[in-house]
Amino acid sequence: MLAELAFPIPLRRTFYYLLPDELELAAAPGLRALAPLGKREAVGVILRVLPEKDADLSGFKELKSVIRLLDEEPLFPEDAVSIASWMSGRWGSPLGLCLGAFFAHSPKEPAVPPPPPDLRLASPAPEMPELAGLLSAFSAGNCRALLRLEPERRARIYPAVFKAALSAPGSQGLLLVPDISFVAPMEAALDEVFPGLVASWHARLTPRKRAETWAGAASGLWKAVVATRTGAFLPFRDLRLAAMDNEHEEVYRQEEAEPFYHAREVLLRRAAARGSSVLLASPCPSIEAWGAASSGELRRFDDVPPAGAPRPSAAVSVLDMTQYPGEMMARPLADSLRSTVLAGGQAILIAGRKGYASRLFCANCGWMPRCPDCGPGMTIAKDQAGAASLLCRRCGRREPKPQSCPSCGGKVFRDCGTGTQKAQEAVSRLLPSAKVSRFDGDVLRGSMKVMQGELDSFSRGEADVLVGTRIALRDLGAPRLKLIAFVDADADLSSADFRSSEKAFRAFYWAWRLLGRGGELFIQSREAGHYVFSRLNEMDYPSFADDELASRRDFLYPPFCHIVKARFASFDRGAVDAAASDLKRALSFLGRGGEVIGPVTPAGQEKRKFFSEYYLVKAVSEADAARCLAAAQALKPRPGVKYFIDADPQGGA
DNA sequence: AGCACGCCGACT
DNA sequence: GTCGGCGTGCTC
Repeated sequence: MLAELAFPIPLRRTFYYLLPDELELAAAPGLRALAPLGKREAVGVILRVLPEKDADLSGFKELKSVIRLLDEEPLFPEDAVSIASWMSGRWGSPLGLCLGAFFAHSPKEPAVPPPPPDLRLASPAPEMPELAGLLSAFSAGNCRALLRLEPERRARIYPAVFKAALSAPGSQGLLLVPDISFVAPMEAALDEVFPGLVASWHARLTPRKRAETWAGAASGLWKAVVATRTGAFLPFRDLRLAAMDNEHEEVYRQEEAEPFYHAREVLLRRAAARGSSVLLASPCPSIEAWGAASSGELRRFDDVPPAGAPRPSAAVSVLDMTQYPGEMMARPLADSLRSTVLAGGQAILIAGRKGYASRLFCANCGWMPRCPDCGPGMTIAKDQAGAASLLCRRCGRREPKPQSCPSCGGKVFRDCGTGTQKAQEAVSRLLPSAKVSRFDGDVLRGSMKVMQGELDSFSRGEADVLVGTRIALRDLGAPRLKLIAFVDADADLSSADFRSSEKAFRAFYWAWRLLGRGGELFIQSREAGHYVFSRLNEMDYPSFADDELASRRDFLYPPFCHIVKARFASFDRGAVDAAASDLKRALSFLGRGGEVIGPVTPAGQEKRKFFSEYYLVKAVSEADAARCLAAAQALKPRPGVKYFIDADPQGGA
């Protein structure tokens, strides 16, 4: 008999080995095996065991033998091999690396101790009358839910859900959190209901602690583990609840190094393979999760804070900037900002990101060009000859800059787009004596300390106004915060990212919460009619998410399609064109099952000598997307052309 | 990823 | 004349 092995190395191939007689019975898919590989020995995972006649052994110099097995039984009852092959097809990393994510932290020796008896089930479940429905759904088992949950309620809700879902002896739960700083507090919260039976997992664990968490998960010792992203690959003897906090967070996506994956999808896949319960939670869930709830794959729950709890109540104003031509700050904002600061309050101004292409508008009537194909606003870009033209960052459509306004015939255009520097100057003109801090990645780049210092100084109350980009809101305190303004909301909304509306709404929502009770939130836009703004008065995320989901359906974006991006770059224009036609030929099977957008020339790459263009493939099914990805990866390389093939490209472009 | 082979520069 | 740089190629 032979064993087919995959090794954790960046190789898109597997290897056949002879199974010695004494290992034949013990060998099975999912077990690790030590085998000679080149001039060394390496540990791989058995993909299958097969008779010699089923393998194509032509062209081998030598068939080597498996040395020994490292496991007696698979560490992953969910079947790591099938999940890893799905990952490999879904995000395009080699199967061996995908399996490596599961086994990377496994100890070198076989020992998986038997589980101790689960005797320490004590501690009463917290009383949560307001969540009786949610908790009884989880008590019943196999509940897959999406929960709208505010951050300050997490430490109360998660323990209750874990307690409800994990009543069976030996059952285990996993809570993924987006950031290492959330691990300890959530671990402490879960420890209340499972004293001594909760472990943590993150990149900064000491080797000893790491081994303990890993082994305790595998043995069934831990009732719950709180983990960052890589925890999605922890071995559990019996995972019954897979939970993800702040599921909308982008850090759950691994894109820096192979294997590429999204922890949310891996978690859902694992849970499905095992029939485990799932809890995705966020105050503003991803539209992907929202879509799953709306199609019935997930049950939706809303956490209702108990009566009497303080609720945010800042006043929200969307300011139509076409009414204030040429102004950086609309009158109502300027007035409020002045009176806020003079009264001793603090304010934050969020400017559009510096360095991003700006938008064009008619100085007379405020008309702005929109992409006729797919809707979003078009930005100004220089073409290869250096002339300004209009570019849709979503689909790549290019149009000449209009000579006159199609709406009013006006011939004077201005461009807008407010960087932090411009905003800071405006504040200083308005309030010459105010102390203004700036948090701006562009200006202060290279000095994280300086940036953090500016932010801390504002948080301590030493500055009156903070001018920054959206990231400035992330973890910010402000003792006397009374006003937040998005000076240039359009900058975010016109980006190539199909998630820009979702992210913008979330930022507005976060700002509104940050203001707490009272306070004012201003949002300046030249497209005040955009649907993102229509739900802001009540901060009605569900209605916004419904609208956004409908728009994703109309324009065929996730969750209604999967995107594969193929980018070609070369000094030789002809070679890029040839690669592109290779791609189109390879994708001809797609037919009506999807669409191909492109070629798109990335902005700012109009340098004469080097050509780069990309194509976006939208496939309606996951299987089609996997075929597209495989086809794109299998393109015969053209000399001198660099290929960048990407599943689910960040930002969709 | 390892690990080897292989062909050109500065050292004992 | 050797030590050693990392480019290229292979791993059942």
